[in-house]
Amino acid sequence: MAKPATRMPRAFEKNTLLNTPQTPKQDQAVVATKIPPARRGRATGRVTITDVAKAANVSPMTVSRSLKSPESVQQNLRDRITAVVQKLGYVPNQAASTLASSKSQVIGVIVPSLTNAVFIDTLSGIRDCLGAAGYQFLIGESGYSPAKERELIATYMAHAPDGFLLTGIEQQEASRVLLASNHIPAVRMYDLSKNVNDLTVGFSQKKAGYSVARHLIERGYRRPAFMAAQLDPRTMKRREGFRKGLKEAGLNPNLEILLPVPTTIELGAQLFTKILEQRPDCDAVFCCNDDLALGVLFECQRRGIQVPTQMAIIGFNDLPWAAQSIPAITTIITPRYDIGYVAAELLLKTLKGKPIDKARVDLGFELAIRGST
Amino acid sequence: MAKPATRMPRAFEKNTLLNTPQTPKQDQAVVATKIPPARRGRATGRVTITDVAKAANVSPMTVSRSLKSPESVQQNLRDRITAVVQKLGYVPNQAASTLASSKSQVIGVIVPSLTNAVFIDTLSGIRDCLGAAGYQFLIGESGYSPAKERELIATYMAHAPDGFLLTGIEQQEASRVLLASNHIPAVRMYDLSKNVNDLTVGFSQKKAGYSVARHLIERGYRRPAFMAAQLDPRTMKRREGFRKGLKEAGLNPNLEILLPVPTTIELGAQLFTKILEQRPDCDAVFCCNDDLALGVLFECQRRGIQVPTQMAIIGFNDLPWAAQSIPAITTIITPRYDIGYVAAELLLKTLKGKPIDKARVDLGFELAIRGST
DNA sequence: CTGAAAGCGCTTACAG
DNA sequence: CTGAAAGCGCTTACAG
Repeated sequence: MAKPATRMPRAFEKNTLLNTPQTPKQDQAVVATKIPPARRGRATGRVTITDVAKAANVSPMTVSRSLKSPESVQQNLRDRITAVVQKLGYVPNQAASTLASSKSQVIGVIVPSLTNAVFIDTLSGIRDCLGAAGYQFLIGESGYSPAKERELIATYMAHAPDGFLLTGIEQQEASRVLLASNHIPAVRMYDLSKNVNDLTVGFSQKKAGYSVARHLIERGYRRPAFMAAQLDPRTMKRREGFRKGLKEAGLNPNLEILLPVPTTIELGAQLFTKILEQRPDCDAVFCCNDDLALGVLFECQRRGIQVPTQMAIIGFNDLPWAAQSIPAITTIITPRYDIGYVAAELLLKTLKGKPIDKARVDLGFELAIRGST
Repeated sequence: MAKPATRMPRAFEKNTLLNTPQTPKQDQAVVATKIPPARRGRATGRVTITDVAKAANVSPMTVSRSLKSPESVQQNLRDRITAVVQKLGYVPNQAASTLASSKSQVIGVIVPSLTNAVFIDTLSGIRDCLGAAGYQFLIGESGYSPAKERELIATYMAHAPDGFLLTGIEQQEASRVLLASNHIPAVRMYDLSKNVNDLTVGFSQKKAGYSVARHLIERGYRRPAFMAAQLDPRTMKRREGFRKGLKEAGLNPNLEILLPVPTTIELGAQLFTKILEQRPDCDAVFCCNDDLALGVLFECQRRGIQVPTQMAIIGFNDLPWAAQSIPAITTIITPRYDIGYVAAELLLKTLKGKPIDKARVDLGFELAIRGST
């Protein structure tokens, strides 16, 4: 910590923000007309609800009501207030609102990774639902670590989020306590709780793994391998389902390669190489993510292995390249946008105190059969 | 708007947050020991700075100082306060802090798209720098629209962000005014302002395009095409540089296909097909993003076109598959993590009032020559 | 180095 | 339907 920041940092004054001609007239509506060169007292210089109230000749409370529940204010007053709000460019101060109401309009969202395109789609779903309702987001990356997840929850606490959206159902005890003792609701995504009253939105990871095994067996493959990096609980459940399917068919489920590092295309190629060294007669690979699968496909091309005749490849998630590669990659299509959207809906209902008809929402998955099997 | 939310929504009480045994003892440290079953007055029930002050037998101001500038508080008081903070599980109320200090510890970050992996890396850089300094982020997607960007800035205004990180240098007039009139500093990324006093961190998009042209020419290609979707200003500057390079070498720069839609692998294949229809003798394609380039590569495989002998492919950004595909794709490596990190550093300096030695930071780019040319 | 007072800009909880 | 008062939990700006 150096010197405390001054109100108008020197450097900022020196470096003009944007190189522009001054004060264009047509934009006045968006901007406070009252821009004081210096602040009065401790005020920020921003237009306040009191400024609006004075100009509209009503009390601040009426302005507040007019903004939050217009139907509770007389038409004529409302119109007058709306006009003044426009004219002065009033923007409510969220910090003051949060302090007074203890509602922050902020939702904490924690996903394992932002580099995994899967969760970006989920964020879009969340944003489309809760963003429309006026919420903002604190988005955190747990790096697949429950401890980091707990730290993020604790950090976000300072901002008093109204709710949380979390990934997976394996939170730390401390995370639960932190949320419960502050009465903050949370919806958990990408898996389904055994307790039907828990708020969870996802699909059965185990069934997804099982369906992959069934597909390979039906296609006649007999020596399939399982390849996983990023050994999060959901990946391990897929594996469980996959093994179950193989065992039921009397196949050996033990050709596996598991590595607790992020999945990448490059890693897919490397792990595939190891599998071939271990079991040259392997005839199929189930990859826990499509980037691994693409790496396997590239390695097959490099080695002249024919897909799918000599080697079958199945991925997971239907990332953009899976449907485009030559051959296209058979994969599990996961409802990742919907998971975000539906989880957000569930949280919104909870925040509004609306009844929840179904707390555990199974959105399913789909096996997309393509050229690689 | 339905009924106003009640403090403890019914649904939330019915659906227990997480299915757990109750009150584990080892987690007490993280949680307020004082969890009132009902709130007293308007209070939230959270531990406040006054609670800490009483328990430590000092004034609230001393607690505040002990937390924000420990060196200004006597060692023994500080220790006492730290212990109480721990014991009570005190978490400062950010809303109160923001209201009193008009510093929110929040930064607005606006990128064109989150589905483009490019900007995810930039966010990582921003987080690694400003996150360490205790800032949180409001992250917005402008969809490459300056109007949407302005709306986001306006929306974020309610949260009184301390600064903004924006993408590109083509903001709307209204955006500039909004920031300037509220004295909010902004650093702009991915391009360089002509004004050396503007805070910009990026590289010369035009030079990058030019260097691609030079490379193709040196390799002996004579009928190169330019393929772009997502026609943002930076893409158009690359095009400008590319055309300049071709013209200097006496080549025809007019084999172009431009489409104002998001780039995808699939689109790359489609646009390439159109290029071939238009000019079957085309011998190279410069794609404005690596996903287009991968689509072109797949289409070449489909058609039996040899890369690079019959067709050269150059992409942009060095996305994960570019180095892995068969053949690997020649591309421009852009410093996207660094752009975020350095822009964040610059903003941090500005916020702290530290002197800025260089307001315009050119981080350059690198041409990675691979098998596809 | 420490503290008492006032204030940030809203909304709650009452009154009318 | 509208408003005056009080308070949310911090930090600023003074004093000592």
